[in-house]
Formats: sequence, C-alpha cells, structure tokens
Amino acid sequence: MTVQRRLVLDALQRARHHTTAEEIARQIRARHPQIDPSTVYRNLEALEELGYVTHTHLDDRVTRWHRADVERHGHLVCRRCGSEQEIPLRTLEPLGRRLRSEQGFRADLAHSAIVGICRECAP
Amino acid sequence: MTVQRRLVLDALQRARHHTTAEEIARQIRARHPQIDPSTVYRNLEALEELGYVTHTHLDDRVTRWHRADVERHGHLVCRRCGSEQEIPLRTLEPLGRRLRSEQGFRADLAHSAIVGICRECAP
DNA sequence: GTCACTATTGCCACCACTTGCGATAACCTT
DNA sequence: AAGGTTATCGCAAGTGGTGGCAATAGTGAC
Repeated sequence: MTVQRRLVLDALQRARHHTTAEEIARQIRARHPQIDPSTVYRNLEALEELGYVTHTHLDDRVTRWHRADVERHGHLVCRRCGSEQEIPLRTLEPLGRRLRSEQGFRADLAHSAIVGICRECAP
Repeated sequence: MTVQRRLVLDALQRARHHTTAEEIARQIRARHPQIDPSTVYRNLEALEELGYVTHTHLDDRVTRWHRADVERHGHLVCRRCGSEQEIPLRTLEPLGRRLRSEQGFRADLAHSAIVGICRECAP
C-alpha cells in the first residue's frame, strides 16, 4: 500500500459514487502535482483486483469508479436525453437466474447500464 | 450520399457482423488513403441515424458496427476469457417488458453485451 | 446552367486512457 | 541495518475515438 494508492482510495471514499478516473486524478494532482494520471489509472485497476473498488459503464465512453462496499444497483440510461436512473438489482435478478440456469453464465448485471428511451422521451 | 459514405456502407456489406470502425477505416484507406478516419466515424454515425446500420458494445472498449437488417440478438461476454456468445432477444424480453411497465423505460437490450463469467471459467 | 446554401470533408488538436521503460520505493531475509 | 528482490512510479509516446474549423462538394431554386 503506497502513498499514491492510499490517495486514490481516499478520493474514492470522499466521492459518493460514479466518479471518473480523471476526476480523481484532478483532485489528487491539485495537492500532489507530481503524481501522474497513469498512476491513478493503474491503482484503480489494482484496487479493483484487491476487491476495494469496482467500475461500471454508463453509455458514454468514460468508466465510472466507486467503492466496492456501496450497494450494487443497475442503471437505465436514456440515449435521447442522457438521463440516468438507478434501479434495484432485484429487478434484474430474474434474468440473472435465467442466464445462470440456461447458459451457465453468471451475469454481472450491475456492470453495464441498460440503454433505451426513458419515459419522458418516449414518442 | 457521398463517395465516402458509399465506401463505408460497402465495407459494412462485405463484413459479416461486428466490425470495428478502425477495421473499416483500414480497409478503405488501403485504396483511398486520403480519406480520414474521422470521416469514417462520422459516416457510421450518419448511417446509423439514417437507419442503415447499428452498433453494439461488446466488451468494455470497442464499438462494433453492423448492418441494421441482420437479426438482432443479445451478447454474453466473459470477463475472464473474453469469449462471446450470442443469445436470442427472446431470453431478454421478460426484463424488457418489466422495465417498460414498471419504469416506462423502453430498453434496447441488444445494445450492450451482458458481462459475467461463462460456464467454462466458473470456479 | 448558375448561383446560393447547406452538408460533408480533411486536417489537426484534443480526450480518455494505455503501454514500455528505466528509476525508485516497498518488502522481505538475513 | 544492509542487501536483494519485486512492485510500483513518473515520464513520454502511443491508441482509438471526438470535436472545431476552414475548404469543398453536393443540392435545390431559379
């Protein structure tokens, strides 16, 4: 556990959820400008492997990071207006069970957002 | 319909499915080196808006493009071994209906692959 | 056909990472 | 505490994709 890794973990503790790596790097570099962004990226990966953090993909091309101990949940993202909505994993579980029994596949349904058209944007 | 747009569409016709933008750009630039990759990206977007092509997100990073007239289907991607498996949309439909009735959200369940651990990689 | 207008293009700089590499720091073992 | 081993770091260059902009090609109205 190096100084740099500690700083990344601290930044994640402070953030609520869904921070970007860039935001974390920005925060850390405000006080410690010698720390390279690539170090932040590599430490996020390392911390994920150690089980401290996870990431999700909403529909844009940025990866969102958060502590592993927050309650897991799914995301609905509207491709028209970009709005993001959280949904309980419970809603997704029937599909998870089906994929498990039919295909032997253990789906991580919180990993990627579900894309579509939200109620407000529906024609 | 410009020359460049025609070339992008032709490349997609030749490919089976799940081509990457980079692959298309590479093919076109082999014969027409003056065509910029950004033109390919923009044309894929334009052709999508016109209803000729669609894209899906398989693994975490690359966008995969294909003609709009191929049968839509879902994808399971193993985060351990990277294997990709196609599943009929029918399997995903119950979730689609549920999101529609509970949240008013019209999910496009073919848009993003479902990430998890496949049968072979399960512990 | 010609002229105006709009869409599209190529170029370039940027974005969000990723990778290779030599230097440095952390962590054992003695 | 010193020495050796391995992990991690900072730097710099590279990758796949995006966005602004001036030049140009396509189009529609006369």
